[in-house]
Amino acid sequence: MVIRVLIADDHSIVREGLRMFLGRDSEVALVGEAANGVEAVSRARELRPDVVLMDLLMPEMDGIAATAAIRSELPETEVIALTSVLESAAVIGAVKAGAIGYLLKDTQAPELLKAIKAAAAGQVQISSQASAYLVREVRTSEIREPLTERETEVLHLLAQGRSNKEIARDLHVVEDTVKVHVKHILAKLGVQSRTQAVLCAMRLGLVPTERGKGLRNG
Amino acid sequence: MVIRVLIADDHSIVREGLRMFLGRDSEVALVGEAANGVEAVSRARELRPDVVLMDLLMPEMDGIAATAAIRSELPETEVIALTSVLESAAVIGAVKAGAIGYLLKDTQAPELLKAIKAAAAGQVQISSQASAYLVREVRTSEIREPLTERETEVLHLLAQGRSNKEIARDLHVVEDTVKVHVKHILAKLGVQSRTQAVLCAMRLGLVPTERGKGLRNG
DNA sequence: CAAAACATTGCCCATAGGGGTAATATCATG
DNA sequence: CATGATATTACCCCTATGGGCAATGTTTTG
Repeated sequence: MVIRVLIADDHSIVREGLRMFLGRDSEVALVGEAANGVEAVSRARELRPDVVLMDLLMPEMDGIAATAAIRSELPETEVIALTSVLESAAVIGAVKAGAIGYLLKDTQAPELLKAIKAAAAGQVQISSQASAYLVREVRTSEIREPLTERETEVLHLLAQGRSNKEIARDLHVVEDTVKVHVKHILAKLGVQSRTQAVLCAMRLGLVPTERGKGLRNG
Repeated sequence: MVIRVLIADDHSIVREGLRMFLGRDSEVALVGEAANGVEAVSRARELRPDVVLMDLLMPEMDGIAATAAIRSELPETEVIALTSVLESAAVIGAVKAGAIGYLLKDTQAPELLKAIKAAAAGQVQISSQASAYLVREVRTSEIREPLTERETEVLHLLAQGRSNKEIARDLHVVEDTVKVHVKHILAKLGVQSRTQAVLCAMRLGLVPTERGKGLRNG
């Protein structure tokens, strides 16, 4: 039985490369392509592929959201995250969204085909580098106390370079309150300053990296 | 006369895709491939291609450095930056390094081939989105005073969440000196706090984003 | 050589930031 | 209902941070 594969990647060059890679193996058949997350979900719905090769960075809807949507709707369809960045937040996010595999785009054809076959059989096939992040995540998830809703809100504002006073104004509370939240955030993240908190948060993917959004007056 | 093209990209999938794209046109011939910057430079030296399609994010030596090296050594060889990220710092860096083109990886085959032919003829072919960054750069380059070497050094440490005291220790100077540097950095970047400076610097690409390197005790 | 830019140090001062402690109201959950 | 988590406010205290001003030696540049 051939394994039916759907490709979701916004780069036509990558899709072309994958097409060639997949063409080398008779057990695998490319049944469709998508150029963004929304398209990936609707294509998956129509085609019901066995495996989706999902890029994570895509317009409209990112690959993690698309993965979550597909996995919840089509539990038979397995998703392999195929991305160029090896990033903690991306790995954790993809796995939490239901991806069974996480491969980098520098993967060679044989290894990719092996991963597709493994995924079709429901077997986890994850790059060793990516699994290192999983180990770290699991190891630190107990240590790292989760932030409360309010603290998360404050952290987002911290990550925009706001001062305590400004945050207080934004949240319609007194500055002292903000200072308490910041204090708790620092403690939970295990850092000593708001700058470190922001860096840590970005590293852990706790805040959107928001390139281009800008500061108050950058 | 066929245009001799060298591909430099660390992703085999991308190389495969480009190989297909280039194969569609008889005026273009793929003469070599490289998987990192160092390899790109040495291959360019041997093969003396007309055009190099250069990925920017590569191990060993990044595409910008490779572009600069190739352009200084082989002025006949034109470089087209071909990357998946549309980022101000990347565009500016590539252009400053001597790239004649900047294309995104979601470029379609016809457009890519057109760009290669233009580059071989010494004509600038840059994506309109990328040129927007150039416009902004030129417009703001007069406003934004460049950081001195020392200030850049301090900024790097700021971006690691270091305090003034720690930076002073690292640089073997007195804390007061660091404070002056920080002061100047804030003024030049037009921000009010070190946290904003870090965010601004990351946004402008003034500091390596260094995901995964970690803080003192993240 | 002279001028400009730069790195460095020093000092004063006001504010922002962060640690500790504690009390109160609310809300969810056992 | 009672307990615990959360949000909020309010202190105190100390350090970190950042702005302004000035001076000196060094390097770069015109």
